[in-house]
Amino acid sequence: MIQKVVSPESLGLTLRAARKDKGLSQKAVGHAVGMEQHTISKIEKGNPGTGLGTLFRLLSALELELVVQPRRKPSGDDLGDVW
Amino acid sequence: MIQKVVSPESLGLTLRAARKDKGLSQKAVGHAVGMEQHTISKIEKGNPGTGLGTLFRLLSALELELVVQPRRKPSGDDLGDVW
DNA sequence: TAAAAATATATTCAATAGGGTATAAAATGA
DNA sequence: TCATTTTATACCCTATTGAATATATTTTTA
Repeated sequence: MIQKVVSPESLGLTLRAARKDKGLSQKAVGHAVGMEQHTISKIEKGNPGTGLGTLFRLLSALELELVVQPRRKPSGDDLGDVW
Repeated sequence: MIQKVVSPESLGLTLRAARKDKGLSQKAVGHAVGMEQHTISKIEKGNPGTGLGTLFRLLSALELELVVQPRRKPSGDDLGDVW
């Protein structure tokens, strides 16, 4: 499961999918890294104010990593959300 | 140029490298997306409080995208910084 | 090495995060 | 359908953002 993200919204959706993949609740992942359930909720809903520190804590809980790479030209099978 | 990032610090370093690659100043990238020079500086220095909205604006200015993927086991040539 | 450009740091301010806590609303299941 | 679990909201609070602006420091280059 690899997902390109270009906005807080698409990032939120990706994180939610990853969490569900692992069968975890927001409460579970949050508490695993000392965060409140409502914080996870806001992130997944695309809150643009979410801080990087908070993001990386969540990525850690979900055993995910981030890759920064040059933006490719959108190809046919991309799902939009590109700005 | 593809970079794994696992913390605000490593993200900052990656963004700085990408900016230099393009021969742009902090002022230039910042103003390209309506951000102050000092904000770019803080991001590159690894400020954990930087918001996602701010991050994505910068990524846009640098024509970069983010990929979320499962964390691989660290291999020999990784530079640490893994938590 | 002097000037210019780039980057880091500082201050004030309005806005908002995230913790703590509570509850409403929605989804899941027995 | 009722109870349980999960997710979304809300409030208060303290801390910190990022804009605006200014200046110090560092780096580049003529």
